[in-house]
Order: sequence, then C-alpha cells, then structure tokens
Amino acid sequence: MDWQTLLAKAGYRLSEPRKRIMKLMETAEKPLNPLAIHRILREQGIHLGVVSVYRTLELFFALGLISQVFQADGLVGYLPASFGHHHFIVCQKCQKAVEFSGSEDMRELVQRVQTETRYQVSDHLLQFYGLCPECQALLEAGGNS
Amino acid sequence: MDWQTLLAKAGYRLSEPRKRIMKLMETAEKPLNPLAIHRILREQGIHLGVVSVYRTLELFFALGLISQVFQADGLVGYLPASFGHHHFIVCQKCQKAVEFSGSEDMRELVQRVQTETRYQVSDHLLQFYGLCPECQALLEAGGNS
DNA sequence: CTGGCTGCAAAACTTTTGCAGATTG
DNA sequence: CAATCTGCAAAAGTTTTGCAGCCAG
Repeated sequence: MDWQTLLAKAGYRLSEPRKRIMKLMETAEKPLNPLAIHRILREQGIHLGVVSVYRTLELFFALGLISQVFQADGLVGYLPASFGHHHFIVCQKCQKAVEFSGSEDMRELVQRVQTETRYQVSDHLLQFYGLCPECQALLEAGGNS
Repeated sequence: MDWQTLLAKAGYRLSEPRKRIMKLMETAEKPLNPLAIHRILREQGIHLGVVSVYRTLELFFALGLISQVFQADGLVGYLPASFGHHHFIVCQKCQKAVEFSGSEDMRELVQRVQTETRYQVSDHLLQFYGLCPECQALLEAGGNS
C-alpha cells in the first residue's frame, strides 16, 4: 500500500504541502529535521509554513511513514521508513544513511541482556556509524583532510 | 583515575557547580537533560545558573565522563559513563536505565552489515527499551493501568 | 594573583498553540 | 459544502553568547 492510500485510509487528506514533503523525504539520503526540510523546500521555491512541516512530520511519523534517526552529534532527523524494524547506518563524513535489514542476529544478545539486567526487553534502537563507499573512495584517493 | 583527577589533568578546575552536578549524575538512574538537572538541584536548594549546567554537561560529555542516551520519545538525556562502550537499557515505564556490557556479540552483525551496505563501520549506537524488574513486578501484582 | 569559571541578561533558535481563511474530498 | 488543513502571529521553551565579577589553583 502506498503512502497516499495509507493516509486516506487513516482519514487524512492528501494536501499539497504533504505531497511536497513526502516527495522530498522519499529521495532523502540524509536524516532531515523539520527546519532543514523547510529550508530545502524554500530553496526549491516551495514556500511552506514551518508549522506545517512540523505537523506533517509528526503525522508521517505517527503513521510510520518515516523513522527517527539519532545522529552522532545528538540531533534527531527523519528518514523514510521501509517496513519492519528500522536500522540505519549513517556516514560520519557526508551523513548519507542507508537502512540495513535484520534484527535476527540480535536474539542471542537480547537473551543475554535480559538475563544480565533482569529487564524485559521489548524494543531496541540500533544504528551504525561509519564511512559510506563514496567517502571511503575519496579518502583513499588522497583527499585526506 | 577518578573524574576529579581526569578533570585536573585536562586542565580544568574543580568548581563547586561541577561537583554538584557530578554528584547528581553519579547517582542518576534515569537519563537527565540539562533543564532537568537544573530543576532537581534547585529542588535540593542548590541554585545554579542554567548556563553553567549546559556548559558543565558539554564539558563532561567531551571528556567522556557522561554518555548521551536517546529516549524512546526522541529526547536526549545524559547518564554517567563507565568505561568502554556505553549501552543502556531504559525502562519504558519509569525511565530507569542501567548499562549492560559487551559489544562482542555484535561482531558478526557488523561484518554482515559491512558486506551488505559496503559502509565501513566504525561505531554504533545500541540501546534497549523494556521493563525494569520493579515495573514488571508492579504490573504482575495487578497494577495494570 | 590571574586565568578560568559562574551567572546574569539578552539574543538566537526551535517548537507549540490559537485562530481566520483556504482547500480537499 | 463541511471538516480538515494551512499559515500567520505570537507564545513558550530551549540553547547560545557576551560580559562583569568571582574563585580555584
């Protein structure tokens, strides 16, 4: 089911601002926060109220259309969410992020942590930080700055 | 090496506000953000400028004395950091958090992700959310609200 | 003593709220 | 058309900056 259908089924309208924001999110490679989205759209000549950006992101997030990503510097951004668990790896140089699949590998760890801490684990947050292929190549090519 | 020595070696002074804040952090069970720390200390009759709290936390974090914790609702708080990698499990009911050890179990996963994404992994963020023993007991006792 | 540190005030920035008017279904 | 949605304005909340005076080493 595409997001427009999902939105409609949940009783929401397909407005122009929502279309614009989703279109941007769909192509986003880096985590975007509300003000960044507002700024980028404005640079493209699309002027939305900041408030609408906040409200739209809140809605999309509640509907599970986008995920929150925690950046190494503590800021929080959004990225489009595919289904299932959402784990991202973020490039520390260019911020480009991609999703990777699978929390299957974590079952053992979850077991161990439950035994060790006596907490009952119900969810987890897992992100990796590193270098994307492009930035690795740049560094190897000698762009060592 | 204790934090006071570490602070001194790094060329910083051991001021009263810093002592107060570290004393609070050392006993913190839940992630605390700057304003919360300011509020708690004020409730204890200790009045610091909000600014000092921000600057002190920034310093402690830079020195690795405290860690950032990402809460399920997207807010960021601080907790004391023991050494090595800092992984926390946070209670979704009372926010109490404890550290758990070991990223050894993640080696395989890191390998797989590196192959899958072609990113070079250098760091990771791993947190669990769940129920602490106390909150589990409360729920079982019938406090099902 | 003296350079770093605190805390005030104020500015800058981010996020939320209330409401009139535009827009979607 | 009617209810939802947008966007402005303004408020509320958070974080940063500048600076005078204080204090740890």
